[in-house]
Amino acid sequence: MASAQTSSPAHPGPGLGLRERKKIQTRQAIRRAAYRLFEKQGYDATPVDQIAEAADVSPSTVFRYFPTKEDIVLTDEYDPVMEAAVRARPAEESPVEAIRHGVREALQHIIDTDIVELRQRTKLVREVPALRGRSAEGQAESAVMLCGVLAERTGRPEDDLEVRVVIAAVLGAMQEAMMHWVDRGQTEDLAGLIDRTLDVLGRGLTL
Amino acid sequence: MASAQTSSPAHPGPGLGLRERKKIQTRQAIRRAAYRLFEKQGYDATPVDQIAEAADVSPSTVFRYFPTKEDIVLTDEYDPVMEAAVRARPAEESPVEAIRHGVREALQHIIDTDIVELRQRTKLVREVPALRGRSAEGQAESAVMLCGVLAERTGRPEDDLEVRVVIAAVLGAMQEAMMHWVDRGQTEDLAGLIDRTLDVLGRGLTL
DNA sequence: ATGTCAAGTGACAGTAACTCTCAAAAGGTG
DNA sequence: CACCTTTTGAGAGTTACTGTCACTTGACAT
Repeated sequence: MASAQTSSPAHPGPGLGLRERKKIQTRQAIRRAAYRLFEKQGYDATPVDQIAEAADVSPSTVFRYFPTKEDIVLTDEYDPVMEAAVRARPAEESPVEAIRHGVREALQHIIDTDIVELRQRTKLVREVPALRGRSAEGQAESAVMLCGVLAERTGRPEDDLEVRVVIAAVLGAMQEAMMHWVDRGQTEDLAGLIDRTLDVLGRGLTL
Repeated sequence: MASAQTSSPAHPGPGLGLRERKKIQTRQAIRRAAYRLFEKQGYDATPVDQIAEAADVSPSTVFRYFPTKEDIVLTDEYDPVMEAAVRARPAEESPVEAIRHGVREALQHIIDTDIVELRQRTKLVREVPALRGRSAEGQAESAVMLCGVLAERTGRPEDDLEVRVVIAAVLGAMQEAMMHWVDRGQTEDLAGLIDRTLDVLGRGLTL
């Protein structure tokens, strides 16, 4: 029971005020409680009220942090990471390769830092229809972002049909790799699977 | 006002009993009422109760015909058409080409018979997030079906990663073509757009 | 025709995911 | 310590659904 946060009110340790720290704590508490309950009794069988109780906050607060129950599972910050990684690729690289490498790097980063959550989340997405649908929505947002990047690199317009198809194919392939991964108990090498799927695209869908 | 359905109770005209005919009528009535209201005041702003009232049935009945509000828009019978079309392709044809042609034929058939509904539906799917998500779900079902067909043709297992990627890419490309189509006011040639997207895939995502 | 059975319908009650509003509590600041 | 802003919880309301049950209405045999 040693005091973690002591009296000194002058400067909050990590540059964040108490308020901000509490927000992060609450967010985590809700998430953790939710994941634990989902694990134990399933997503659909877990009402938000119960999550609130387990996280020791009011239901209103849960909805303040996560606009929908689905968001408790799906909210992430991967897009900026991916965008940065793709933009950081050398300009000489072909656009498709840039995306390929950028996306792979971003995923590798996630694997290295967040593998536990990635596993739980991917499993839930695979199993719960409502989450699958919502996840596709999120993917569409990533697609818009990547279309922007690819459009810049190629000088094509953002809403160019071909650009969109390239992005949709790449993201779809990655998604398939992830689903395959959970189907096999998340034992295989995810990055390797992703390479296999992207190879199929590079070969023009040859089998 | 010549009597359409007269007394003869022996054999119902089109092979369907009165019961079946009424069911179809009710289904159509609900759908039409819904589309009309969605058009006028938007999807989210239209409660199911109002649709029920407009279609002159009880809310319970609406849910009996369509398990969710989204299904009123999204329920279709395209999958069997697509499956049949793909299976009908000659065995010598490369699997990817078979899917390409089958899917295109199916779509052409839909365009020829149902273009009005296709337009309304696609527009709604584009605009309403809830429908986008649910539609992606439906696409996943089509994907499972097509994976089965492609697996048969290639002798690969149904859950083969490469097979899944091929299907995901093709369906994703078609989806992009459709979205592009509505974005441009549904004036361009849809089949032509689809060809362009599938060409991108065949070229290995070359731009 | 008519009685019987099965299918379809509507009224009603209940659950759960949100949404909105407002007052109390807690953090930040001079 | 007093003041102001942000965050929280309580409560009421909406809407998409689910389940039950009694009632109606086609179907079909007699």
